[in-house]
Amino acid sequence: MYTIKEVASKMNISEHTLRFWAKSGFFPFIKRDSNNTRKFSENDLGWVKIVKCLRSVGTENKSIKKYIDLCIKGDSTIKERFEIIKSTKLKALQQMEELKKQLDLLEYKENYYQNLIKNNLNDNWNPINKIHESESLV
Amino acid sequence: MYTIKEVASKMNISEHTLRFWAKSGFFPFIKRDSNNTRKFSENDLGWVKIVKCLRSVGTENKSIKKYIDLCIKGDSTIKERFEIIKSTKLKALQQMEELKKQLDLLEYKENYYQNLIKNNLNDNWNPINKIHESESLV
DNA sequence: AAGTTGACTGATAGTTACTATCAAGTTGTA
DNA sequence: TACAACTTGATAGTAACTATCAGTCAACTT
Repeated sequence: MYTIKEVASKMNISEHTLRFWAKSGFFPFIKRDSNNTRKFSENDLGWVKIVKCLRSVGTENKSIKKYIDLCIKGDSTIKERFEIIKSTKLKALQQMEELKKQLDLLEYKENYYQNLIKNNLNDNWNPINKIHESESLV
Repeated sequence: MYTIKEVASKMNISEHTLRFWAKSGFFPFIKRDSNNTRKFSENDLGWVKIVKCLRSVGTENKSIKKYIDLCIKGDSTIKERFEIIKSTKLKALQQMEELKKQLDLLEYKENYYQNLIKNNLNDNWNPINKIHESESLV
């Protein structure tokens, strides 16, 4: 059993966010001790993990709640949950592609600047006009 | 020269966001026509591209503005810009790793559900307790 | 010529998902 | 007994959009 602080550091999520998620109904099974303190079980960590996963690929909280509710509803919703996971995976793959593109651009930029530095460019030009050119990336 | 609408569809960014970014000072070189309408040049598209890139890897708008201002300031800031791009690239690589992990989890989940469906599981159990178990992922 | 359509404008309000601040309660140690 | 270190919920604030609105202007239609 873990306190919210332990879960926060274990999962690299802020305590604030965990409380916010808890209040949003994302962790319906968490028990409290006699002091009303949340005690996360190993299973609860699983829930935190899937919520973190959905969140990190951009699923909005409303949809996460829906997924959680489907889970609670039981096996009759398995197919629906399967579809959600499939489309989420697709979305994540698209994000991966997008991220790769952005990484390419950053790499291009990195080389571009490195080259400027290496060749010790002197910079006596009008910033407004010239940067405009030199920064062109299209 | 492109209207904001054309840029929006070309770059897959909403007109709203483009105006918001423009107001934030991200595109300092955009010209207006006689009707006060923004006309994006090819170069301006380059700026949109780098802003989109920085934004999509989580750079906050305040920092993007700083980068833009460094660009405007000229070559004396090249080293600083180089460092920004380098650390942004690093951040993007970390995001890539994180995304891969989340994809693994989604794949696990996908298989898990597929298996349940394939084996035509009957589901006469208490949802609260049993899902709790079956969903465990840790 | 008058009217309608469509694209643009800035201003302002609303939304999402945190994120920070606060006062208050409990427990362990000096 | 005091105080430090945790927890709690409530509330306010923030970032970055996102939507709505009223208004301008040009081009086309009737």
